[in-house]
Amino acid sequence: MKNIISNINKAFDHRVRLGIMSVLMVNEYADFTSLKELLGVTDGNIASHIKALEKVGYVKVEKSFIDRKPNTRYSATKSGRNDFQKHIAAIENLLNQTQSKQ
Amino acid sequence: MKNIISNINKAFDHRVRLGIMSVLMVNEYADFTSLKELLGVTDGNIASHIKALEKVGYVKVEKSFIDRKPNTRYSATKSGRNDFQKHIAAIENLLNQTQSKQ
DNA sequence: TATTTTACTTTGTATCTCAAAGTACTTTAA
DNA sequence: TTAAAGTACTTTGAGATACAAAGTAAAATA
Repeated sequence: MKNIISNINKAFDHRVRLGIMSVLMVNEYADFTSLKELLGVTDGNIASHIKALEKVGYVKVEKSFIDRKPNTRYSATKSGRNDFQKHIAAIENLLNQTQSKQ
Repeated sequence: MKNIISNINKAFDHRVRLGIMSVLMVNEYADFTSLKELLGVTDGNIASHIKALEKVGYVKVEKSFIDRKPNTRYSATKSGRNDFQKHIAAIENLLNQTQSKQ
């Protein structure tokens, strides 16, 4: 390991994206509005964070119609789940190091 | 609590600043070069992150001369330590929620 | 005395974040 | 049946942030 933060994943390095992933680890699927409300951010804001996670292949978007109404649901991909676990471990390492030496 | 990420502190919401604080929790003091090397970032980059933490009162800068050479050392303030602990707790809450429900 | 190194600071661009406005419907009300 | 309001996003653009390169000044080294 080059340095103490090298295992921290840039893609998850924002509280909104951390929140999105946390929700998608717990729930198989989540829709736009649920994510927005759970995290307390605006439409445009959550959309851009979802898009960022989609771009790196961590979140999958499925669009369909329910009762002729458009429905979009989001889920975490396999690699999203994997890399998020690693990210958590990296943060915990960093913090454990911190706390144990106090 | 309004939403699941409301206790996550924006000031610490970047891996470099997370790293700086972790180092300063463990070590009473750290100098510019140590921080830079531990975190593997460029001069300008670490300088701006330190400045951001200084601006919100979480990091204190002390400049002095040792053997007529300028020496700058950084330390975490009381509120920096306090708020960092809270931030850690907030992240852990978010992640525990995640992990326990899987 | 010249050159290199150390320890930062300044600067400018590139990237990111965010909310407001826009779009494309569906639902409700008149 | 047409207008107004609501829902579920997407687009846009400005402001904030991150970053590396270049700059500076003093000290060490040759």
